[in-house]
Amino acid sequence: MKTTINEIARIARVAKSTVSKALNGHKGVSEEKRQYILELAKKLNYEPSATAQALASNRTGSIGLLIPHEAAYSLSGAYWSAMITAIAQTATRHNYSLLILTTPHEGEISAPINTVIRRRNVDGLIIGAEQIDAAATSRLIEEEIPFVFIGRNSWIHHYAVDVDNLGGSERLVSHMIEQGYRKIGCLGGPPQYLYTQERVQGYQRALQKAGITWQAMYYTEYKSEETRRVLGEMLQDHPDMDALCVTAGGDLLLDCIDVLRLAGIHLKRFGLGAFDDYRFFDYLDIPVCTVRQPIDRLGELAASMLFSLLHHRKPPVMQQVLDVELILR
Amino acid sequence: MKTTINEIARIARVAKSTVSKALNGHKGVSEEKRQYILELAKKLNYEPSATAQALASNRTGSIGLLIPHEAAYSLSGAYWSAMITAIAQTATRHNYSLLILTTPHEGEISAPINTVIRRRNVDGLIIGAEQIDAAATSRLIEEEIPFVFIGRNSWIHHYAVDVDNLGGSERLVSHMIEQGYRKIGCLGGPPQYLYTQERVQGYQRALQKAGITWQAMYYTEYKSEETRRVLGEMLQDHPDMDALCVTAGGDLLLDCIDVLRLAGIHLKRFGLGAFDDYRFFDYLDIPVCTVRQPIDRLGELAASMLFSLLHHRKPPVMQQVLDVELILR
DNA sequence: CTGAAAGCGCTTACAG
DNA sequence: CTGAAAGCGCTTACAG
Repeated sequence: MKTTINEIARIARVAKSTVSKALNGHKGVSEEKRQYILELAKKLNYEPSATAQALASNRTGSIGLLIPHEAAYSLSGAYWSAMITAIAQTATRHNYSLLILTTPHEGEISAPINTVIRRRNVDGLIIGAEQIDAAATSRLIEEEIPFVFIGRNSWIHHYAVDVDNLGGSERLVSHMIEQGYRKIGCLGGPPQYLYTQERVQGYQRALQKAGITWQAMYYTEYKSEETRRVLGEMLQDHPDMDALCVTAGGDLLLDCIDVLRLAGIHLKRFGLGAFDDYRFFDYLDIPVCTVRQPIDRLGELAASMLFSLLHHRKPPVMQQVLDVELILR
Repeated sequence: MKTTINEIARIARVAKSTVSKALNGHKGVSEEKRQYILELAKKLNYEPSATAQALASNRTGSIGLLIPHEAAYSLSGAYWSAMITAIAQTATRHNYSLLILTTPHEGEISAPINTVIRRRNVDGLIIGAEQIDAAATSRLIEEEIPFVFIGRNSWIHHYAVDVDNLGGSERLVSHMIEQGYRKIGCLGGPPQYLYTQERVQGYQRALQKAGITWQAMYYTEYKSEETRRVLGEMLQDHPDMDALCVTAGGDLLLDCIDVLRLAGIHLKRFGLGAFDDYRFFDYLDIPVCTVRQPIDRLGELAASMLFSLLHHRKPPVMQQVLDVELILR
């Protein structure tokens, strides 16, 4: 039924080890035999068994992507979907498969990591830098399972792809200043995330360069209730605020719009800037200026970097930082 | 380093076949030995090698999900992301992994199907009913690779999970009629898709029940340009249309809004209904009434159904149809 | 260059 | 119930 290496060896009257070498481009086979074997393999429509190769060579031929719980939500879903597609396509080009790993509950990173370590069902991992903790990171390193971060960490310098958070944020806020806003507040995501810190820095740098001293900095962990409470306080403390820069997009921004509307703020005259771009911002009656990340490129690069590691080639750089695009509205 | 079945056999002073039987709950082992072996396995932190099991038992322990090219786009991305999460979590619960398969180019279904057939890297597949053609379907059946559809087909009766498209659409349009609209047009997706046909039927049935004879039915293949052209014609042919029902959501609806706005239509008084719900509709200055699909349940059920097939159990029903929810705005 | 052999870690008849 | 053996389809030293 299915063509195996044995079948080819039998027909070609050579040892299966010879077939294996020929097929894998290893040396130790005469060019003549190699050609013959390759043709035969093609004629017989031979495809190696992924499973057998995996067992014999101790590599699975697949990589894993750990996706966070929130990927199931509408807006961050768009991000993850693009990421998954980009990574899957890159993997296919490299003859690898992409395995999706999820956490059973929010933030429970250890379950999927343990499974991967014990079952050895992937050769390497791609992980969001914010998703993982130091303990899980150490275990992966100990077990010698290669991995690449999407985004960076403040507590470990590791292979990663990231975007220019600081620059993007600075350009965003500078643009808002150009538009005439002078009292721009900033609502940051979780302060322990490196990207939050960088985006906040960008905000501050833009203000500084423009010589603006007015500043208002608040943080939220992305929980809807907390966001509403914090932004409410922010508006009370700074009733003169005329614009808001949010260090993330999606649902966080929608929550903010709710609060601003409830507070009776005239949003057409209020400046709004955010990270991550969504087409539907074009349809709001509020102009939202955003920073767009090149999600496809991020995924592609993360995968390529991981494949370099899997082939024991050092990636050209340890941390690749991509430019972002300012979307004016 | 890694505990194997041989290790356990050695320590327990039994044959590895006995260990295998004990671990897998097969009969032919005394209860005493089974208990001892199970404890030993736990103590040694034993986890079977996914690869070795796969090779020996001729099953891979993973299922594949074929995602379409458009999953990379923002709005349908939200749908696929939720779907992936639901399926991945169900797979994990069943001790399976989820592999993501993508098409290299739009609509090229055969490449991933061929790979799966030849490499045997999944035990079964979940596929969107619209993604696949008759040829690919036959090949999967010939090769005895079990698969389950998300949505249904008009050309093959197969295991599938779906939503009540007709009922949802009928309720949507009935609600629009209750709101006072009398000249409701319908813009359908690709007419060859079963769900388009069903949703169009629902539209027609609602009109009929209300005794409304005014009707306008147009179709688009979801390409942005085509949608704009078709809706433009629709408005020209029926300048008295006071509402529009769109048989899909996401980008298609946004394209429609563009056209309606350009045509100078006062959208607060124009009725708009669509399939698939997105939180951001709450933020439009246009009330969009939608039909929400239970994406999580769909994914979960599709996976469960596939696992039934993999274990040679007949799923309770061949085609499971879920209710939808009307979101009023 | 070439091939016989061992081995990857399991499962599964089969004989005792 | 128990275990020795063959086998899944490859890869990889090793000897010739």
